[in-house]
Amino acid sequence: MPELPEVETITRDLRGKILGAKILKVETDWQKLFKGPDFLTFSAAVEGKEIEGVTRRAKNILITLSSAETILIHLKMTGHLLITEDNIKVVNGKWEVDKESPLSDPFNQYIHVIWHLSGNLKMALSDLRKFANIMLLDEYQLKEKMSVYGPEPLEDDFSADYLRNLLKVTKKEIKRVLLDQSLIAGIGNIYADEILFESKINPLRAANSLGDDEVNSLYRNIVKILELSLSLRGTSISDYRDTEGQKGRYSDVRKVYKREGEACLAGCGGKIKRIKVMTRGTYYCPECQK
DNA sequence: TGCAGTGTTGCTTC
DNA sequence: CGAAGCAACACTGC
Repeated sequence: MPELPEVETITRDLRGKILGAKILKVETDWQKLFKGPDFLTFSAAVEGKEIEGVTRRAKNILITLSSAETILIHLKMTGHLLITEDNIKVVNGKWEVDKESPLSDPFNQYIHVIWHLSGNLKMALSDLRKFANIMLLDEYQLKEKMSVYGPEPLEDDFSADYLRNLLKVTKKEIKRVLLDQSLIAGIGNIYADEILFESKINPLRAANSLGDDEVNSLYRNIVKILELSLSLRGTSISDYRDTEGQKGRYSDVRKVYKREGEACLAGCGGKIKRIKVMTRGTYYCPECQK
């Protein structure tokens, strides 16, 4: 799924494209994506409302409406949000992205929800695995739902001090800590591995075993890797695409993720190994990550 | 054919 | 009781 850099890229793009637009109509062929309220209630509540804000918290996209309610979209593993004027057609009862359109990548062809917006715009949710979640929350519910997340790693409340204090009180494997959204929001499986490689820390190390230098290095690399990926519009090793259906370029510069058996790019002579941490495929160099 | 998969949740087990 | 394990969600690609 999209992690922080991908979700942030999408959020920024959406802000430039749909802010101020009015939602005219919502259609779906998979009502189960709507996790509360149900689709009929959702569409009745949002139709006619104007989009007043688009923000991100953790891996959630938050679209605030003139009714003061907020549409929450979590893309999970394979969700895409596409913005288009007229490149989506119904073919044999299914939505299809026009073959001539820049959106026409095969991974964009799993459209299950369309928001028809003013200005002849459409926002489409394409999701191969149909794991995405769409919700509509009032201010209180939104606050509740967002209260479970730790600090945003690219905001001021995430500091080296915060990280040091966090790590010293747990002996959990460091990769588990990085993936725990209640401790730090937005890091997922790819960036956890990339951050640990850049910090030369073994993913299995107990969090409270890291020295000050290692914690400082980890802190710097969390910020550095996420910002680098953001500048390259995210990672498209698998299906990720932005709101115009285009790939991110961090995939080209990644060092370890999905590089099992390849030579370590730190030049230590080691070979990238794949293990499991928390059931997630984990890539690291046993030679230089200690 | 079989398994892994950029995520999260909720149930079960220890 | 908290932590960890694991299926579930649904489907494609290797």
